Order: sequence, then C-alpha cells, then structure tokens
Amino acid sequence: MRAPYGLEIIESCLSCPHREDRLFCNLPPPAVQRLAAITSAAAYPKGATLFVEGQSPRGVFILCSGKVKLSTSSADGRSLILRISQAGEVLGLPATVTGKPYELTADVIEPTQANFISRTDFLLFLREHGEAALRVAQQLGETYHSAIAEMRTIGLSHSAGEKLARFLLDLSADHDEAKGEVRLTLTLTHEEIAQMIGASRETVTRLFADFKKKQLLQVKGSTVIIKNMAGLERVVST
Amino acid sequence: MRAPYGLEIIESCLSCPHREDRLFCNLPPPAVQRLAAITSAAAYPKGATLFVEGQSPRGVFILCSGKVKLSTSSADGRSLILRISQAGEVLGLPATVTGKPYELTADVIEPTQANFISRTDFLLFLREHGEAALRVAQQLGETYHSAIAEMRTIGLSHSAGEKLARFLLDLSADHDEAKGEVRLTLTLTHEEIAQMIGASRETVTRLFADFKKKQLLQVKGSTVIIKNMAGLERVVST
DNA sequence: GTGGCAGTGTGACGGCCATCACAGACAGGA
DNA sequence: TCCTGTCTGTGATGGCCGTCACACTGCCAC
Repeated sequence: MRAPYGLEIIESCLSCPHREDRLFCNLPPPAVQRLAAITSAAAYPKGATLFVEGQSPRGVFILCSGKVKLSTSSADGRSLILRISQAGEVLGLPATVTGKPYELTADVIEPTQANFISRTDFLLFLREHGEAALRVAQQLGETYHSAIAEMRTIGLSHSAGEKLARFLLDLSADHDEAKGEVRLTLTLTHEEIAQMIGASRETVTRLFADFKKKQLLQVKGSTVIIKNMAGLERVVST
Repeated sequence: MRAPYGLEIIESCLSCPHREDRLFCNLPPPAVQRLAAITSAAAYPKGATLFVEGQSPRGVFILCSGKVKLSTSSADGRSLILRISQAGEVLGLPATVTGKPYELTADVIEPTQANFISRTDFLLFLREHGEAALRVAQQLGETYHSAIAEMRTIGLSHSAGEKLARFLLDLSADHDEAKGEVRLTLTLTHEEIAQMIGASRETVTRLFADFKKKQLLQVKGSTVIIKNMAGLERVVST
C-alpha cells in the first residue's frame, strides 16, 4: 500500500513504538505473530472518519500515530466530545466485543495511521488467547474509568468555570510540571473545548480571558501555560 | 451464616435464579464449580455500603436480590447517581480487573443479597478460564455503553425538562407497554432523580407537576404511568 | 493584493433554573 | 396522641450563561 497522505506506513506491529507498553504487550510470541497476521495497516487524512455512532461494529482500530476525536451527538446536531485519542490507544473495543453498535463517532483530527482488526478475527483471537481477553478486559475497565471521570466534570459541577478548570487540570495531569508551571499544547479550538465540557463557545472564550486576567494561565498560540495550579484547583472546588 | 435482615440466604450460585441469563451463564461445569468455591454470600440491609469511591478494590459483588445505588460525589458534597443496579448485575468489575480504586460508591437502597469474590481469587479464575475473561470483557463493554448513554442525557441536553423526559424514556425501555401506557414503579425520591439527571430537587418536583398538567403522565404513590410516550419524545427533541 | 473562511473577542439581552424559605403531607415511633 | 424526620409542593429572587449580533484577526488560495 502506498502512503497517500504523506505518512510513512509502518509495516508491522512488531516495529510499532508503542508495542511494548500497550494493550498487547508481552503476549507470548506466537500470539503476537497471530495478531500481526490478522492486522492490516492504513493511513487516514485529517477529516476522515473511522466509524460512526450507530454503525454495527466492523472491528477495532489501534492507533499508531495521529489524533482521533471521539464524540457522540444528538438528533438536533448538538455534539459532545468525550475524548481525544492518541497513539497507542485502541478504538472501537466496547462495540466490537459486545456486538452492539458503535456508541461513538471517531473523526481523525490529525493525520493518523492505524491498524485494523476485523471483528470476527479479533473475537477468534481472543477466544484462542485467554490472556489477551483479560488484557482487553483491563483496557475496557480503564476506558470506563476515564468515562466516569468525564462524567464527573460534566455532571457534578455547574458553573462553566469549574468545568473548564477541571478540564485543564485533567489535561495537565499527563504533562510534566516545571517550577510550578505546566505547558500544554492543545490543538483544540474553543468550540471543541466547549463541546467537551458542555458549554458554549463564547463562554469558553470569556473564561479563558477571565483566567488570564486572574493570572491563572497564559496563552501563546496553541500552547497554554498554567501558571497557578492551586488557583485552578480553587476554582474547581467553589 | 444467619440471615440478619429478614432475608433468606441462597446457599449457592447454582440455585440463583439469574444464573442462566447472566455473566457466567453457560460456562463449562468445572468452571462453575470453581466459581462456586471462591464465592461467598452475604446479606446487606438498606443503608449498607458495598464499597466506596477511592477504596482500592477488594473484589466483585454479584447481586442476587435487592437494589444498589451507584454514585460518585465531589469534595463539596454534591453527588451524581449513575445507575441503580438490580439482581443479576455485577458490581466493582472495572476496578477489580484494572486494580485501580473503585470509581463509584455502592449504597444499598433495598435489602440486598450479594455474592462476593475476592480480587485475587477472581483474577486467578479469569486467568484459568479464558472464556470467562471474554465474558467479563463483554460485560464491561455493556457497562461502558450504558455510561455513554447516561452521559448523553446529562451532557447533550440542557433544559432540565429534556433530561427528565429522557430519563423516564430510558427507564420505560425496560418495561412493557400496554395500550399506549407504560407503568413504572420507581422507588426513587425526587432528590435522587435530581441527582441522576443533574438538576435540583425542586426542579424535578416542578417538572413532574408540569408533565402531569400536560397529560404526559400520571403519578400514583411510587408508580408512574406514562400516558403519552410520543409527547415525552417531543420534549426530548426540542 | 483580495476574497473567503475559520477562529476569536466582546457587548446586550433574556430565560432557565439553583437557591432560599416555608408550608403541607405522610409515616413511624414513643 | 404528638413528635420528628423525610418527602413533596410552591413562591420569590437573582445570577449564570446560552443565544444573537457583529467586529477583528490570521491564514490560505488564487
């Protein structure tokens, strides 16, 4: 296969940089080989869609690079973004194992390479390798965990300020802290942030201005520097 | 063990009425026997707590009878109810398989009998019986599914009326319809409903009055009769 | 350049609903 | 029987924030 979108296609899972620390790491070699046999790689451009909410599950996608937006939307066009997935994550797992329709829509927001495994192959594989099934269960448990976390930010806090602060703190949890500051590069527009926390675009804009004025953070282009973590924490618990 | 709260203790999983159609149904007999060996039954009165958000996971609880409220709460005492679990469901699964702390609190709201399996026993069992691990993965997938559904009602609809209508419709999905009506017996207080949909107690009261006035439903004690499903649907998509 | 488009900043307005406050309803216990 | 606590019903008030409207920026294509 050629690499249509300027992406280098990694030919095998074996050379994937995330192989070691992810879902199927450390499986016995025969299992890994079997896995490689049923896996097919593909590249997707920005704007592509891996699957759509309501579709019956075709299989799972393992992200090797890029970013994918997971969202759900209502009949009237409102949409809620649940998560931005990064390299190493597995998408479509719940739907694939249960057989129920995909509950989310996966849109590519940065050029992405992903490995695909069809549902039938995947289920067969799990049945043959109990160890992998357990690994999948753990993965699902963690996904659930983060879904609950998201619910807490959306459901428990009313003021939009609270939600935004919580959102930023959740993000910064993944990043390193240097002398009281945390640097985030967030490729999301205000609109998208609004959809993640259940607020309107204008409110997000205003809140950012507000936080800047209160010296809680700085914004430079697409990087956000959190100057005062404690201050944000205080916003959350008000 | 005696039955302290007027509950008859069912001695074995084998006689549990939910055995057939639930998580570990149709496992090969040796697996079921092994499962029975590591399972211990107990009864819990109303008000008891099976586990608390943040605790490290002790194991899973399989409900044989009764009702359990699953909720999460913030530092300032606000709480969000995610689900009311009924007989046949398994609680604590995500935390137990991942090893992360319980993400929810489980409070008994109707006298409950549950079977308990300790984490170490459970993990060992899953490792020995790959088939069961797959079953667990499916169960987790469905739990995730319903979490997403909950998020949609909380996150995507703003008006409280919308959320309440959606909540009632979700409930009625489980119940049978007879000549355009659906009968729900809901043991929840307005306060609890409010915590499920992210609204205040008073708003729920007012909305019920409103829905009654609009002939959408009737309330008799703790049973709600939905008279006009289509009307409720219309409230949802406004 | 210029046009177009996506994203951002900001004001004005108004409605929904959280909050407070209190009253009635109902059950259970002493 | 009264008392006490939990649940429900309802009014008054005020603030948050969603919505509409428009200006301004930066960027890309042509």
